[in-house]
Amino acid sequence: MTRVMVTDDHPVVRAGLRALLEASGLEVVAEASSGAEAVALISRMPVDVVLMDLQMGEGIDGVEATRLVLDRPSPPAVLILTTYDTDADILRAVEAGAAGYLLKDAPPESLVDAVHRAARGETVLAPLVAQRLVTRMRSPAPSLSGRELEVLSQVAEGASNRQIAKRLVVSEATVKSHLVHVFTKLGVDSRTAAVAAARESGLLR
Amino acid sequence: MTRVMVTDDHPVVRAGLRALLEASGLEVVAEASSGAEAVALISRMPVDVVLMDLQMGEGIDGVEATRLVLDRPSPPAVLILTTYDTDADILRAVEAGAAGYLLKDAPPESLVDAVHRAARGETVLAPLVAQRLVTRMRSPAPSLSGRELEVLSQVAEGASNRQIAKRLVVSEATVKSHLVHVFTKLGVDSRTAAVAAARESGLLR
DNA sequence: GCCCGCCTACAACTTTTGATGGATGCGGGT
DNA sequence: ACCCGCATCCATCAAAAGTTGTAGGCGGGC
Repeated sequence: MTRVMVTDDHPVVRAGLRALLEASGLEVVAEASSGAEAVALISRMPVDVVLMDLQMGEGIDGVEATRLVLDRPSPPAVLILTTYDTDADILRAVEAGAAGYLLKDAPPESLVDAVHRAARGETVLAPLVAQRLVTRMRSPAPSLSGRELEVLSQVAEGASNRQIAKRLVVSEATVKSHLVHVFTKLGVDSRTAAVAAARESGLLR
Repeated sequence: MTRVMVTDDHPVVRAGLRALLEASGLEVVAEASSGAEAVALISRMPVDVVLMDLQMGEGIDGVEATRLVLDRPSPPAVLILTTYDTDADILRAVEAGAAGYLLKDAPPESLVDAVHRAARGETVLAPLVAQRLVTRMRSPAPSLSGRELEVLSQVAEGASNRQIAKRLVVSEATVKSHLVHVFTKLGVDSRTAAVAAARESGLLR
């Protein structure tokens, strides 16, 4: 019997997953409402497959939780189950070792099927997700440095260079430098175009 | 007995709602996976409360479906159940006559409670939502003219004033004029801040 | 008819942003 | 130890963007 744990901060989703999975003969042995709770539970009870939501409010995010779960001895398979296919975290999740990536609008059968496959050690990706993965491999998402991303997100919130400089405690010239690098990496030549491009490629939400 | 219909394009969510509601003695007599389906079903079966998701992929959106459902003779109460409290559609939904607005991360009890209240004809808003409603009433969403919005959305896509002027076949000076008006209405003083503010208040997708 | 909001347009001026080129320091690899 | 790449930082100058004020034509509402 495959033992499943569901991790999601929405009670409704947890109940839905439990209902769908148990209707197909799978055994939901635990529910966690946060990444932290998932990690804590996993060390105290044997589980074969973990269904993990990516966007969870407080604390550890889904990717980090995935990493922690897979860090223990004889880890379960972790299936990411999320709402968005545009998410930039797809890559991070797969890199973290997730056994699969499903969308919440998936039909119940494919959900159940995915759990079974994961339990057998297979990798399972939603078609849409797989597609995005390969397109992103072809035109790799330019990786911004920590500082660059920090600056860019402030820009996205409408801050001026002067404001950003003040907040980050650097000179305005420095902020401009970071921006120039961002522009080059994204292939644009203005701050507004930069946030548009970053949004497009999921670097910015 | 209160008869409930759940409308959501995610099977998982539908199953979750059904499970939670039925565990509390409510009767889920129908499920719809789209706004159109909800409208079609409602005319053929008596229902007391409709739980309606706002963001549904194809076709009619939640607000429109709400309007249509409430248009029939002796309509059910419509409870909006959605993921985001930032949603600009909150206002539209309430205007459309929704009996309440809940967030998907609500605890099961408050969900069940809300359905009962709605069935009794009461209005029920999640605290967070109520808060946003009043703040938005206090500072009403500034309405942009057609041209202003047109310019602003090009800005949001990263276009320069020159490019916008070319595309809209007007002079650059005109574009600047429109932008000045947008800035005043939104209470900001830069294009990036304008798109941030417009996003915040839902003027821009 | 008259007022008002919208779209259009221009000029002149200030501020912000972007371009260019160069400097420092840290960490990885050989 | 040395070099290289990269993130970080800075200054100067040119180019957009934003400010202010003004104005004609056009449509709808009173």
